[in-house]
Formats: sequence, C-alpha cells, structure tokens
Amino acid sequence: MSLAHAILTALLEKPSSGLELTRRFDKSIGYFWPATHQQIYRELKKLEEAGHVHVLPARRPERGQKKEYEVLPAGRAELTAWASAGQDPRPVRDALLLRLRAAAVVGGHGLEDELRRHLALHRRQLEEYLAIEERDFAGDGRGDGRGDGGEERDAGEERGGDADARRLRHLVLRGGIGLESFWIAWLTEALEGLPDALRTA
Amino acid sequence: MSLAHAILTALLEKPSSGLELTRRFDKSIGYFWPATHQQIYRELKKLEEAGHVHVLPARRPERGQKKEYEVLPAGRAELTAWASAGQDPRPVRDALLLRLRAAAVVGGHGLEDELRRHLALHRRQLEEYLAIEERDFAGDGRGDGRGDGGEERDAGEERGGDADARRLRHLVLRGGIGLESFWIAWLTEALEGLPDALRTA
DNA sequence: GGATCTTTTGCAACTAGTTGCATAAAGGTC
DNA sequence: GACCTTTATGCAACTAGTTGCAAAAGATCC
Repeated sequence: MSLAHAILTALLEKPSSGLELTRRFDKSIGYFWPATHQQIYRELKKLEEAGHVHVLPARRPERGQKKEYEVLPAGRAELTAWASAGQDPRPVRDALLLRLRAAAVVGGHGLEDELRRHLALHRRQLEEYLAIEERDFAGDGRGDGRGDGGEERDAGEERGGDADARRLRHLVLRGGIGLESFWIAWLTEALEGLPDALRTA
Repeated sequence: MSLAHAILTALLEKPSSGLELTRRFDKSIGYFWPATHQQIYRELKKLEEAGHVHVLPARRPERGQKKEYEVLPAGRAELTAWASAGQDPRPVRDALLLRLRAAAVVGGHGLEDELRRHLALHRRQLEEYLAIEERDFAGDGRGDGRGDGGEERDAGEERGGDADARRLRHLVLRGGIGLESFWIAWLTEALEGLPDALRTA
C-alpha cells in the first residue's frame, strides 16, 4: 500500500492532478518510490473510492480535462497511522549481486564494463542528490538542519515547513546520499579486485 | 527473469529438488534474492519447459515424491549470457524513507520505536553476514580472498570453487555487509537527530 | 479550417511476487 | 490399522508494478 501513501504525502504538500503528481514524483518522492502515470491514476481512483481524497470542484471530470485532487481528513488520518505503524523492511532484491554470484559459477566477460556502467549511474545519482542538498539544505549539519523550503521549490508554494519537517526531509535525502555512496564504494572495490577472467578487454 | 537465473546458479552449485532449493535459498542466494517454495516450483516448471533444466531419472515424478533437477547446457548458456548482459539497477523502493517523508507532513508518534526496531533488525543481519565471513573467508582481505569452500557448507559437496569464484562470493557478501552497515549508520544518525515531536515516550 | 502536436486521462494485458490452502507419500506411535 | 507429523509438490487467487496503446480536449501552425 506504499504507493497510496506516497501519493497522499505528495497531495498534502500540494493538491495536484494525476500528471502533475507524476512529474513531481520524478524529482522528489519518486527517488525512493517511483511510479508511472498509470500507477498513479489507478491509485488515485482507489483513493477516491475509499474516501481518502476527492476531486476539487469547478472542473468537469471529463477525459482529457484536468482533475485536481485534494486529501480529505480520512486520508490524512490514514497516512498518520501508516507512518508510525510497524512494518518490516522489505527484503533486498539486487540483480547485480545475483549476477556476480552467477559469474562465480559460469564466468562471464563484459562484467567489468557493466560494473563501470553502474558505477557511473550511481555517481550521477549521487551528484543529483548533492545538488539538491546544496540547494535546499546548504549550511545545515548532517541531517539536522533547519530553515525554510523543501526538496521541490515549485513557486513559493511550500507551506514553509517548520524546522522539524525540514530536518526530516534532509534526513531522507541523507539516506539517498548514503545509499549511493555505498554503491560507489562497493563498485570501486569490486573493480579493483575483479578476477582477470571476468575483465572485458 | 532474475529468479530463474538465481535458480540456475543454485542448481549449478548442486542439483537439488524444489524444497532443497528453497532451503538453500534461505541461507545464501536468498539474502539478496529471496523466494518462497511456490515461486521456486513455478519457476522450475517453466525452466523445464524451456529446456534449461531437466529432472534426473530414476525418480517417479509423482506428487509427494522428490524430483531432482539438473541444469542442461542450454541453461548454463542462458545464465552466462544473462550474467554479463547490460541491465539497469532497479530503482530504490524504500518504505521507511517514505514514511519519514510522510511524518514530515503529518507527524506520527511511534516512529522512534520503529527506527529502533529496524536498527536491531539490521544489526542482526549484519552479525549473520559477519559470522559467514568469519567462517568462510577468515583471513582474506577485503573482497579479494582465496582458499576453499563457499557460503554454504552442506557436507563437503562444494566443488572446491577456485580462487576467482571464492573472491566473487566474498565480494557479494561484502555487498551485503556494506548495505547493512549503511542502514545501521543512517538509522543511528536518524535517531540522534529525530525531532522531539516524533519521539515515542 | 484542417493537420498535427501537446496535455491529460485512461484501459488492457502482462510479469512478478505473496498468501492461503490442498494433496500425496512416508514414517512413527499407540 | 487408524492417526499424526514431516517432507514434498502444487493450485488458485490476490496484490503490485510494467508496458503498450488509445482517446479526448486544447493549442499551434500554415
């Protein structure tokens, strides 16, 4: 049910239409819970049926016409409960580790290039995160800053989130930064110690 | 298609029945690609249809009777190709980060306990990994060791995997160790900087 | 004023993973 | 020999995520 709650969070930050949500996902919540527009439309429909959101009036809800959604009190209550309820981390599923394990059994050239490619992808993602940190949390200490604004600055629409909210958003971002940093370190180590038999050239 | 390849890898290490695979998954490959017995049975059937594995003879393939599977040359070829082919990392999907982000908007008590619980889970997992490293790779340097044995020591059935294979398995394990270490560090940081408004007591 | 491009919403089919339960054989036990 | 537990295989229904495509409305262009 995580996607529904991701949507509720995004809608509380700012009421939006399906497509706007999709775009906002791409540059904030989507970093750790990506979703396509189809998923979002389907989920919005379910949320509406459940009475957690509703369409703002003054909009003819016809095909091709924008429908702006807003969170209802029931939706907010649901989100609050979900946020602090117990929920186990979902098990790790990483195909690259699996492929390395397979290579230990059957070998496989081209792995070196593949590791380099992943390294580049993770470096790019890290840079993106660091740029956001620089832009929105410049000068704050590690994960406990304060001030104004948020990850996305649409047009001064942020509700000025208080210091706690800001600190939490920074913490989440630090999570992404730490994760990418880990992969970069691990891939670097992997490339150094990669057996010659798996090297590309 | 990752599960199919995980199964091929496990079967190459040692031909097994569905239930044996399930158990072996629980203590090695399943650390980064878990699967239930139902998933494994379904996948074995597909792999058999595709001609990638076959059932060893001298076994009546009846319900309740063990069926021992073995990888065919086509399966090995498929696995080799898959291991070094290009494949993007799947996007991160982490509910805890999402919940923190939600808490930034709606608050939520009980989060502190939840973070502590996750911290304990990750510490336990890290210990498990470190115990495996100690047992199977004691004395090896970071990710480039050599020697005998593998992650699972069933009964001396390991085919003595050469130094390269061993190094790769160690590298994969170091991946797990690094990942757990990252979460432990991040959760510790999170607990230190957690706003009072979200604390439990 | 018709062509076509963009924005927005949406369906349908598919793939992957989860959950709950059913069935069969083998071996122990009383 | 009736009953219980363990080992082993499996079906069916469900939930979640992906992919490909279609359709309505408005804007733009010539």
